[in-house]
Amino acid sequence: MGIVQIAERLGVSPSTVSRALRPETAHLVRAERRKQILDLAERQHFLPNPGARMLRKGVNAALTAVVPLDENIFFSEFYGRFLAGTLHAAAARGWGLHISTLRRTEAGGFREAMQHLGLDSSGIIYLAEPLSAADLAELKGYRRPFVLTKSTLPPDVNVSDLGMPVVGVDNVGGASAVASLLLQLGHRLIALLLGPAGSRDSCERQRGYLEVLERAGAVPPAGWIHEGPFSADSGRAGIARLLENPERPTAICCANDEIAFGAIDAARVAGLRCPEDLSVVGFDDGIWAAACRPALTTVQQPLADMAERAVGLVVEAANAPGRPGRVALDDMAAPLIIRESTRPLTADER
Amino acid sequence: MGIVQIAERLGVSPSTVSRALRPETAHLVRAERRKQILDLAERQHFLPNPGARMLRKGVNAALTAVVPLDENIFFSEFYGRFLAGTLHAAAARGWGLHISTLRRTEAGGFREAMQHLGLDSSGIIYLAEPLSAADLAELKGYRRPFVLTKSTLPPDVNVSDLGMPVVGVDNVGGASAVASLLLQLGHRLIALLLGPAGSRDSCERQRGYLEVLERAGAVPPAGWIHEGPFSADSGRAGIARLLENPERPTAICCANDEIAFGAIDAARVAGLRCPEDLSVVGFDDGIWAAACRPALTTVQQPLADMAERAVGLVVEAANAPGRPGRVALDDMAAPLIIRESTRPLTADER
DNA sequence: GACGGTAATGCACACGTTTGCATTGCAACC
DNA sequence: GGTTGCAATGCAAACGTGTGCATTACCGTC
Repeated sequence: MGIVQIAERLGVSPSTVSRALRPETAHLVRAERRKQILDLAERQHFLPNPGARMLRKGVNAALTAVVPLDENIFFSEFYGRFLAGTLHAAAARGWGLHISTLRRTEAGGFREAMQHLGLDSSGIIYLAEPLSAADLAELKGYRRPFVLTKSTLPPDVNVSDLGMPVVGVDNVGGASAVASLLLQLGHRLIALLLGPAGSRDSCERQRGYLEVLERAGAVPPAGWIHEGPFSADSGRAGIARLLENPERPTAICCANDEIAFGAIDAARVAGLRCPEDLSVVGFDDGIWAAACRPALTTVQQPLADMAERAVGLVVEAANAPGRPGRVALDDMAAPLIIRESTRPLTADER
Repeated sequence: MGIVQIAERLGVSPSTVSRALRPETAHLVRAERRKQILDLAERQHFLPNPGARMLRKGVNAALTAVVPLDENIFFSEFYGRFLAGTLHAAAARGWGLHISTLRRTEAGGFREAMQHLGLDSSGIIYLAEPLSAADLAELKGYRRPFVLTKSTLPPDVNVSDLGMPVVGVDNVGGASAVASLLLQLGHRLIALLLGPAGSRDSCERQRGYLEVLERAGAVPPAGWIHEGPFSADSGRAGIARLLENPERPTAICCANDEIAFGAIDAARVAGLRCPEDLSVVGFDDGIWAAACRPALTTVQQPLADMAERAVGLVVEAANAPGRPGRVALDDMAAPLIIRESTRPLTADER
């Protein structure tokens, strides 16, 4: 039931119906007839065809966030917070948010997949599966407004060669601050529970830890550096590995909060209390970091700021289609949040 | 820059350009020409006009989820799981997902706000702020494919009068199972920590608890029924209230997991261990219910199933525009998950 | 009664894409 | 060489709404 049907039923032209239904033009229609039209429209539950209205008005203020096809993405700190930030940043600009998963076909290649992605939006923020160097090569010269998150890049890629804007967290700075804190608290026996080897976040955090520890001459022995997924179980496994060793660290840097939770839990099961026997630091400052006991000392990821920046870059690029896109790495400062899971060593413990 | 401009530049017809750009019809275009077209399209930042496409196709394979404008929605069990389920159910059908917040203007009313919502999608799943009876009246006869979640309804609204499909959880059944379990374990002194009075979920769960307890003659005294927000702090407040009483319950039904966490925490602070001194049951079975200590006995919300059903209803309605929409209340079974936070009373405790 | 002015409405086109049908060109076959 | 078949492309008509311009009807004025 569109305006034409309504017009037919009343023996008037669609123009009149259109004018009567839109508040801005309603004064052009004779009051009596207008009432007639509005009544029928209401009775027939008239709803303007969104496609037609959209075509006429020519807007599509919307951007697409590409996320991985994972059951629990909305619970991960990263996606949950980032997407919430994206939603807000977009809404603040009057833009809509589309969420899309990327299905890569073997045949088509990455570029091909991107071509058909988010066609009804004006820009793309990519936060899905990590990209290979080959993917990035294919992506070179992709002209639509496009922003990557740094976490999706391989560890060895130089961002400034990439030709597209990247938003990320200053992992090195955050991790350095963690190591500095532990040294300052008197710790020198420090273990690292890292994320997966291929993760850029984990590598950068490792670099941050090690740079500071090296300068202080407190480099962890090989058996004290554990790699694994970003999960609590990985933290438990790390603790198990550490306890095989005769000597025990007094502090542990974890590449994210979940690893830290797992480590604290496994340590407790093994009879080690946190922070009395073991200081533990996380990374991310998720919602549970402040809520759990002991509250976790960790590094805060400014994900809302990242999302805001990412949306800003997309909108900017969409509004200036000709101009070559900005090619910047925006690393957001990641402040250290000190809570209860770390403690200074006493003089005779040092 | 539309397909006509591209067609002009290459000296071909818009039809050919259209065919080359759409994967389904791309095989109709000579490979060489197709490459030419794709290249130029990309160079010129071509974006298909979604309005035109939609107008032409009738439907857009995308649906809009309306969520509240809340910072942490993605972390709440409800929204996080439901949205992830929605994303999957949509992707499985080749549909896209748009996420939108609803800004209600004082002047416009609810219907007005809905009009301008999700215009570029073919259906709407509403999971945002609870609706008043007046809102629902305004919504009556809204013709676009539309599904509500039961949680957004006022407690006293009869779903079958509503005229639109509603998906929800069988709160009464789940709560009954909780009360039955506690009775079976020998508990008769049972307190209730409910959610906010205006929440339909909380009311239905209360009804489920009380129906069973009444039948068993174990109705809690007034001082043992506490209402508050769905938060851990509310659980703590509830415990504080309970402890003012001379007599103490042996078991507590909580209207969601967070209340239960707060209750367990506050009880522990007060020297009461769970489950030794106090059995506690939650509702929702969030990710932390199994992970925390003691692992929480709780009721599982089949949110992924709900999302699947909601998407199915929207897609069905979108594909059959003429037919009057289904007006069903789909209450999904909510199974009870027994873990460590409940224990049977011994013979002499009863 | 002719003229001008205004209110109300109709007409026709535009918006950009998709698609059924027609057309062209070319090769293969009898 | 005419016919058939197929591949590639063009033509034109839709989709439903909004709006500039034209038209009609009516009223008041000289």
